[in-house]
Amino acid sequence: MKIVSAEKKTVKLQSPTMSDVARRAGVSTMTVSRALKDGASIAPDTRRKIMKAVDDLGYVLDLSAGSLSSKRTGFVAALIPSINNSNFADTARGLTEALTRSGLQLLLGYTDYSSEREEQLVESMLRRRPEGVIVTGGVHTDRCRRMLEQCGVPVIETWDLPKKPIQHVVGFSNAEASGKLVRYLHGRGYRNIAFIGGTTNRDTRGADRRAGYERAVTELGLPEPRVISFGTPPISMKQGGEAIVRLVEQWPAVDAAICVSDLSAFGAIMECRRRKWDVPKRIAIAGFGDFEIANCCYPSITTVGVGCHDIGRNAGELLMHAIEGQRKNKPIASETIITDYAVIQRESA
Amino acid sequence: MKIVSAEKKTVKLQSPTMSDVARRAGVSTMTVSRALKDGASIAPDTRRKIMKAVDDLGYVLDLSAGSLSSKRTGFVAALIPSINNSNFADTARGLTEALTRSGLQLLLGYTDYSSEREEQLVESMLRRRPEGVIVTGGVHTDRCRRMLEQCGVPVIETWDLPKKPIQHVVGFSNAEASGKLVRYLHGRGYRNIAFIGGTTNRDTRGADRRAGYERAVTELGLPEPRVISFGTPPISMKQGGEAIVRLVEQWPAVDAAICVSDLSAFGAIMECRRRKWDVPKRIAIAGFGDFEIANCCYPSITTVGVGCHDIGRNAGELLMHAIEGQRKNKPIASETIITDYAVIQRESA
DNA sequence: TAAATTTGTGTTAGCGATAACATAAATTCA
DNA sequence: TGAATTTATGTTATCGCTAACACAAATTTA
Repeated sequence: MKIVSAEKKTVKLQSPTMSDVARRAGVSTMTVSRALKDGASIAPDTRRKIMKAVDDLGYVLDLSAGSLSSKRTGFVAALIPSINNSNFADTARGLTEALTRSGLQLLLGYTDYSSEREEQLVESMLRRRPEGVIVTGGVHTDRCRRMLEQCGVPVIETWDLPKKPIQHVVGFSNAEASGKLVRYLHGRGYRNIAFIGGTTNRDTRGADRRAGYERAVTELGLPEPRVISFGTPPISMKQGGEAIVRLVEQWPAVDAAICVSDLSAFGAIMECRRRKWDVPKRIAIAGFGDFEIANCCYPSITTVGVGCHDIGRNAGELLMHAIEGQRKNKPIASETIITDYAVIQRESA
Repeated sequence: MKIVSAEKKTVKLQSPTMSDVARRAGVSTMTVSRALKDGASIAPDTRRKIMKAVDDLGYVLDLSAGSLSSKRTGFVAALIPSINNSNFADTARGLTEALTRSGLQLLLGYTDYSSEREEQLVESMLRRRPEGVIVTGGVHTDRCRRMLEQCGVPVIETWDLPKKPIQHVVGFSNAEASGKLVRYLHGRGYRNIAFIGGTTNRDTRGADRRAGYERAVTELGLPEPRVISFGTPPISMKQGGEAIVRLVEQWPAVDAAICVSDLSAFGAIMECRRRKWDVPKRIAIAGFGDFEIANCCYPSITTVGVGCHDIGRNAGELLMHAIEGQRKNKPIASETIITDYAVIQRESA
């Protein structure tokens, strides 16, 4: 690492305010304010003068001042477990698309799959007065839940179907989706199905998937559930590889494994190929989430597609609708949107 | 997709303000303000009373009002090309870690590799008055550059070494790193080296890598550069697979390929395995970035590790330092931190 | 023990914008 | 052509908080 320093530069001390612009353009601040947002009636000439002054001074509108007065901050807070996860990234993208259309900005935070960090983030987000909040999952600390209930703006829980929703929900049952995958594998003739996931319930959606797996295995009368738990979520690719080895050593009869996500499934598959264990002949491997990698990997990964982007888009649209209701002072009823998922058959199972 | 609506709930109309808390606790708002931030002198008893009132009312501090008065918004804007990219996600994580320590929040935006979107984002970020700005790369629209120069807060460009930096820089030369990879392959005996990248210069770092590749190939006196351009950046895994096929068909003599990132390298490798082309015997494949996948894939991917996390951490620390200087009204000199990179030898090349 | 300092709290005056109302000029209508 | 309406702008009063100053009471110092 090398560090190079340059000579000092002079630095502007104070950025110009709307008054500066107003003075320079020879109008009142109110006229400047109007000129800077569209839809207000301004004489073309005046607007031109103002724009010139704005340009000359390098003025940039100060939203924090504006929103104090207008009571509109123009942003929405969204919390996702991890940014480095294409499933949640897709959801965030869907959200952004929906919200941008109505001029709202998305303020993204990531919780690292930790409820405590979620609580902290919710608080620091609420301090900036978002016009809506979107969280991932339906499990929160008590204080976090209370804050969300009392915050006075629309709240959406996603990626899950909480038993007792805070308000709106856009998601699906991870347990059922996982059960569907078990039944799919059963239909393909696999009888000795294992599950690879995290050691804690920190990733509650992961835990739900495991629960769904266990229930389905029991319902189908298959051999008792075989669960390999590995590290704290999110389980990495590498851990998927280590887990599959342990699984095969511990229960050689296992003929199929469901991984808590495509990332661990990928790691598992790569490790199998390294060891010349044929996938799916020696052992079938399925993932969850339909990440980009699932379709590109060889063998491609059988998985559950959950419409991440749609979750985001639906949540975004619902939220916009709710925010509008809020603004007109007639809040909409709590809605639960159950999104579709489907097992995607590929080469690995 | 299924939609379920619940009965309406009553909604709070107006959230409590600091005055409400003050009244309830029998103190002035100033005392409440002090109680809610640490470091101020408050009688333990008073603080307890206030905290009780805060709790009773469900009060949450309003930062946008506070920062208007204190001139400190407590956040920093960071722009990255894509959130769904573990390289940039790592940088963001490094940033977050460094900034959190000094109580700053990170406001993340993603540009989708578009300068126009970067310009928009910079403007909407600056409207919220961040205390610092971090952008990816050194190429911006004119207006964007002007805004960054005039914004009056520290600015850091990352992931690149711009010829004419705006202010601070934390990065490395993508061209040189790419050249190093060419020389590594040359050292391993490969003589017919190709490059797989995007069709446009939209991803300027990708374009720099190609330029570095071309220069190195020429300098080494190797056969003329073979470049397969494929789609608009970011090149997906799938496109990497399609590109390698075109490459081998077009120039069968090629014995090694450098991909603009590990993601396309991965796609290429998977496609090779699908077609039973041995990697690296039939063709060696190298990536760029040292993504998680590079180490987990089979064969594992030879790549250039660029210390994404360090870029973030260094940028975060430099920014904090610069912000402190700014606050004390003695701005620090412009710094350029050149971060290390290294070719990581693995199985694929 | 008087002076100097620290601690805890209150008062006042903005921060930079916009909502709401007011008003003069320009336009449309009857 | 006078009344009704629209358009373009200005004035005033906040929005919710904190900086800066003030000051009495408690504590430390000399």
